[in-house]
Amino acid sequence: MNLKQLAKELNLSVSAVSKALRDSHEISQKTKAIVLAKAKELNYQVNPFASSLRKQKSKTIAVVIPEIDNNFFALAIKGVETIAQEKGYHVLIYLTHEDIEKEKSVTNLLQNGRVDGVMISVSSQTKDIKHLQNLMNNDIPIVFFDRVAEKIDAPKITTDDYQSGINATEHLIENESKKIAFLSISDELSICKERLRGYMDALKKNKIKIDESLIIDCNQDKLYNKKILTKLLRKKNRPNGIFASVEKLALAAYEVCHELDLKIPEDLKIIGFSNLRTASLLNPSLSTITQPAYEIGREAASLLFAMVEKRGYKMIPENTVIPSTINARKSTQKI
Amino acid sequence: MNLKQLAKELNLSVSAVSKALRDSHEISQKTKAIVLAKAKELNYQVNPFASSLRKQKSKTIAVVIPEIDNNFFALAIKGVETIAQEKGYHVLIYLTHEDIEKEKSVTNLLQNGRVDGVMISVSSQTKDIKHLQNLMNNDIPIVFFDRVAEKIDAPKITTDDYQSGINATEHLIENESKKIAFLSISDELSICKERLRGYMDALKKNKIKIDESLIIDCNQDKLYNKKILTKLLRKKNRPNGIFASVEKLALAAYEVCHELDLKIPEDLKIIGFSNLRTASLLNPSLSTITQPAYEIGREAASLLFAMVEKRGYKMIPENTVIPSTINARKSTQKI
DNA sequence: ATTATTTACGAAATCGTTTTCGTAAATTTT
DNA sequence: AAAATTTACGAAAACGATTTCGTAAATAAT
Repeated sequence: MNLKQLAKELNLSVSAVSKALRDSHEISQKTKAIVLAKAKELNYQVNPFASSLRKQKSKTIAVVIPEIDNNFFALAIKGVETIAQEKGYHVLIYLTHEDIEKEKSVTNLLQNGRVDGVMISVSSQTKDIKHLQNLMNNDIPIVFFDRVAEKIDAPKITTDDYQSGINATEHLIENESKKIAFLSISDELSICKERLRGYMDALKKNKIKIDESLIIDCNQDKLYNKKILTKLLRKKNRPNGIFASVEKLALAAYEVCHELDLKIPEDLKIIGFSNLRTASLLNPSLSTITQPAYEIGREAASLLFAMVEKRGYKMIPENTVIPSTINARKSTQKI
Repeated sequence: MNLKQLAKELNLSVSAVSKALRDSHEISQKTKAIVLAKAKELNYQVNPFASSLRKQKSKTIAVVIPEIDNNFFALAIKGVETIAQEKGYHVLIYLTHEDIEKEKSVTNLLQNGRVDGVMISVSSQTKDIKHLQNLMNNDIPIVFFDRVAEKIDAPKITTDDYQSGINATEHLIENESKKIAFLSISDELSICKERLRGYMDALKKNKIKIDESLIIDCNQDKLYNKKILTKLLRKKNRPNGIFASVEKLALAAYEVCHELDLKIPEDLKIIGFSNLRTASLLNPSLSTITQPAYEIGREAASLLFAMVEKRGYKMIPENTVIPSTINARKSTQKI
């Protein structure tokens, strides 16, 4: 069922029907009513490709993320999808698996107008940003969320990574853990750099000397991370606190502690960024910095739609910061 | 940059260029090489809407799921996305939030050819299936995964819910828990019904009388579930085992036990379907039936692509079953 | 050398909408 | 009542690719 057939049924021209369906003022109320009724009766639906081709709008956005089996991104997508459904947009998902090459090939794919805009949280390998700049140059609006490319002049939705870094670190200090290791997942990642900066400034403020050997470079390889953490925690002068910059590192630390029979929080206190629903059920319950993932997704999507619909009017790229909350639990309790 | 401009640059006709790019035998090798080179130089990309409009193919599939902040679905999507990327397909995500009305409106949207096929895991409210039948009638291939609509004649990818139900129940029995409550999330849901059937058959086989009052109807409301579980576990003749048909109910049971100071596994043993990465870190570690979520996603996607690309050849809708694994941990340990 | 076939390309129709422009008829203005 | 305007619609040109069909030229077959 297409416009032509519908028009024939109605003894009207294709253009009249099209206008009637789009509620144009050129068509009389009476005719509109007839057209609408017939369209409903015959279950007419506009062909999205014909429409997009003509209008040069796809009513679709892309969400590009490094991984999805991670409650933060899952919740962010939920936020995005909610707004998209409200606004009548469709959401394409692309996973980069933390791989810069995949990220490049995905962003390249998106140059052809398939989407009206892109939301992205960059991979941990993303240093070179030409592919992102290309998208912008192609006039495709971008919004960054969580993991941003600082150098690109586009809106960014994040949490207060720096302040949260301070808070987490000071929380450990207040609970009498002063030899604190910082577990980093990448030294390119905006979030990691900010959280680390917060960690360092909190130490400085509390007159604790920064020990470079306590800043641990982890990566995407779970086994490697556990190995390096095992090594760290077997030292006799091991830290008595751990600040994990991302969830998976907090969990790796837990696993290693279980394996080495280290007691949390007696031997070691742990706090980490995390959106785990099970944080309070862990053994022991895990103190977390919880990001407002859902809200970040919603906010980023709202902003992107605003940009898409006001294309031309260059928007001032603003950075939105939604604070995280700290949830103190057993894993950081004072003895 | 479009075909017309590219053709002009090359002093060739639009049709010749189009054919060259699609590697048609009608075009000489020499010309193809020239065209390809120029296309690359000018970064030509086909317009997806024009192409889809003409070819009546979108190279896009939809994944419709009830929720995403649940490791099972997150992993399934990861599987889908991996296959999609390999095959050059795009993935649209739609969340129904367990709401049949949203499910209907989404499937209705998908009738217009926007996607070549649909993967769906139905909502827990889905009883009426007309909207799904409509999609089929519209010649849009469907694959069900995990939560299927039994009555619809389309391929289904599931795990061995019935056998897993037996296994979980017998695992509890073997560990000397014989008064077992079954926590159901919906009595419409295929997975729930199968798991319950396994539970009942396992009880029968072990000569344990089925007590209807131990089959607990939970729902999507977390507070309601906790209330009903609290009531159950406060009874003096409370069960000494719980089989949670879905992850969130296992977690609700944990929370209630913590609140009521019931010791797991001493007072109560718990096993549940779950894809939690943190199952082994819980207090106590949770025995789980773990579904092969990633594989289910991959399998469902592969099947869907096969159907999409062989449209016309009606495929015999086959049911694929990928077994779950049981992971015995502390929460079901014999005392 | 003539005919038949293949090769390599171009013209034009097509996919289904949207939108611009043109124009009778109806209405309003003077 | 004539002129000006508004209303309500239709014809046709986009949007950008794909595909069918037609045809010169080149090659092969007889």
